[in-house]
Amino acid sequence: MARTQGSHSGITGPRVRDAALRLFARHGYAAVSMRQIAGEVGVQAGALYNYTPDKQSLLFELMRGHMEELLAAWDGLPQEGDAMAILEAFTRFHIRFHSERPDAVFIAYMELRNLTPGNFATVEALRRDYENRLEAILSRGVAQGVFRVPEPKIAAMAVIAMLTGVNTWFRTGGRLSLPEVEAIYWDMVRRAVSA
Amino acid sequence: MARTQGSHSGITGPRVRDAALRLFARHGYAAVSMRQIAGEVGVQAGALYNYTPDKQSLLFELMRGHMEELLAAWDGLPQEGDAMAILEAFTRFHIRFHSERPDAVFIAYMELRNLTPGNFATVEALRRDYENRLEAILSRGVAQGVFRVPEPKIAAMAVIAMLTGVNTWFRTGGRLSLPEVEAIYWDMVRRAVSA
DNA sequence: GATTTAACTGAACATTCGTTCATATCAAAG
DNA sequence: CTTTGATATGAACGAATGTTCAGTTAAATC
Repeated sequence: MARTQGSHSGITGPRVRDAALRLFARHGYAAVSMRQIAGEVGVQAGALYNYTPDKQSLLFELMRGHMEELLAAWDGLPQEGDAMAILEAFTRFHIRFHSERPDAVFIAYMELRNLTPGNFATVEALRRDYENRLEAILSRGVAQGVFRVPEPKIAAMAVIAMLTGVNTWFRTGGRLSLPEVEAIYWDMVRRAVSA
Repeated sequence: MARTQGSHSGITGPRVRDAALRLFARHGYAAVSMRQIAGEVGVQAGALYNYTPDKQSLLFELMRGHMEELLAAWDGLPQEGDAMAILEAFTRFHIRFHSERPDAVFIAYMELRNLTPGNFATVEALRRDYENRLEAILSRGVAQGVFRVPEPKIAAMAVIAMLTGVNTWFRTGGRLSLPEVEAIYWDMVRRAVSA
């Protein structure tokens, strides 16, 4: 029995990626089998290979796609005002973007070691790109006298770590709304780097 | 052929834990086989079961041991001065303690999902204990008028995330010494929460 | 209605997995 | 020297792994 109902082209592909994303985030790449992913999609394991050449590519494409979305989303925002205004925009953007895709964020941070060396280098370069965006903002602010940080690179790492940490506890529908969380974190970021 | 040279009691056990720690950190719990661990120790896989009832216990004991060491080390420090002084001590302690055991820290953060529910609850409770230590410091500082943070619990999570992030980039022998890193981070933490 | 083709099945492949256990070896105790 | 007990081997277990592929089905095309 094959193709049990209707044409699935263009619909099974996304479903495979969705299932892989959720399962990888929940149990980890190495702990998830192709048969589990297939089971979530409602298909046999062999059918997955119509949508990915192998398991490694499935992971890599999820991570690469996430990082490229992240960069494109930030680069797509208008950057108006001084360094302070842009840093606030970055802070709020980072929290919002990451809180909307907890599974992809989780995978992008936790599964780096399960990438082949070549794939790792690609994803790592994208991550560095993103970190450099923030570092540039901080450096510009220092030059303008708006910020005072001794090491912009380190401050960038510190801010990103702090903001990404929101994902470990924030749940939509909890006590605090996302705008409230943004305000609290922006207050801390601003005070931490202000001149 | 068995016990090929001398008595190994009391020495193989730690070597098993050391190998498991390094391998779990490098490749992830699910991606490491008992045979790999045994190979690192220079022993056959079956021999590991003289030192752990199973693979899961090996992971759990590593994580529990790390968290209990962390709590004991902090609780063992003298807490003198006002909330500001204690927060500085906490900041420097956290950076130093974590930078000294990158593998254990990595595992404690990344392998939570590979614990059985019961083991997870135990480790999670220890983590919450640690977070509560910092939250108490912040709350005390707010009461004393030294700090100004709207949500001590969230501020505690933010500070811990920021400080633990040091492990992602810091390497001994790099451009910055550990005391320099401590100073940079303490400066950011202080400004982020000061009244 | 016949033909084509994308989509999927189900079985099979060689490996590897965690774990168990009968057996062998060596250090220490008597 | 003999006995004992801890320590390790090496083979074996059933189960699960990623991946391949010939064959089957049903939708789309003519």
